[in-house]
Amino acid sequence: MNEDDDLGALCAGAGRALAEAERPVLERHGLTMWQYVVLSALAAGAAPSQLVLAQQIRYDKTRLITLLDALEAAGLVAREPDPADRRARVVRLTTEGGRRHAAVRAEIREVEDGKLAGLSVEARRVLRSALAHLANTE
Amino acid sequence: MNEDDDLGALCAGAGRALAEAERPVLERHGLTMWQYVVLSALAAGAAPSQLVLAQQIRYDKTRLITLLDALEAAGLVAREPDPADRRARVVRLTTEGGRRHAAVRAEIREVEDGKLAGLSVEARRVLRSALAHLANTE
DNA sequence: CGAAACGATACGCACCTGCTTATCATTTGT
DNA sequence: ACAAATGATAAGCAGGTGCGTATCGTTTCG
Repeated sequence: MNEDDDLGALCAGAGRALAEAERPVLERHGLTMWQYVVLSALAAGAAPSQLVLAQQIRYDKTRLITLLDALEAAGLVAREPDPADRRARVVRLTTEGGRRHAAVRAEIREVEDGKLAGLSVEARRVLRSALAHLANTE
Repeated sequence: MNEDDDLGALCAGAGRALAEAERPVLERHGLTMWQYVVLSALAAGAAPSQLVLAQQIRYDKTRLITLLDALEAAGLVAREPDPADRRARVVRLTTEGGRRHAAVRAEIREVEDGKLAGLSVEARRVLRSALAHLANTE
């Protein structure tokens, strides 16, 4: 992977390398990548509806249902009807879900830090900032 | 996409945003993302065999065949038996393939530069360097 | 009130993916 | 020289993805 490749190729390469390195962590905790994505999204705050959650994480709304079924069966998330709109189901982390997410996230951070070894603190800051900028430039 | 998300999520977000922005360019030139990836790989030098090419771009070797079929039919790449090992086929860009790749790459660079607007020259350099570092940390 | 919109859910489709198996020509190692 | 390994190719399979359709309960609005 060369430094003067297309930016898209570089992002894909870095993302793939990270995903590969993180897969063992997820497997050890019995989570798929998408399940972890859901937990991460909910850790930032409960989702007002499954539809909103699907849009947040860019996952197909009809497939999200079975994904949530599994997480609910595992006791990591809870679906509760929104009292203000009983069509919608509010999705939130259970206590156990919060614990599990925090544990996995901590290990993932360790893996990331390992991959970032060799980069200055300033370079890491710029990297995160630039990636967030790219991701938000719609 | 928040700056303190997981690095993997940030890479995925940035990559997705770039891919979305670049898709119109590829469509206008009648190329798929994978076809462009092949042209890019070959622009750096002919592939000694299809197997090596598949590994370089991390694409399934059995699917690469139909991908190359299309590119060959479009006159963008050429497959020639390796004189040193007649089992292998050397894959290289045709003149037209080189032209097409250069044209598409130029447009993609423009799109990327647009997305990078707001980032200093130094930040862009650090970004590329850090992504390449991540992608190569196996 | 009654029609239209909306959220959750189920189901099926078309496509893409990595993987496996099998065949054939060619090369390599003993 | 002959068996094993290798590269290209074809074909098929299981899993994943986005998308469209249909149903059902609930909400909104004229």
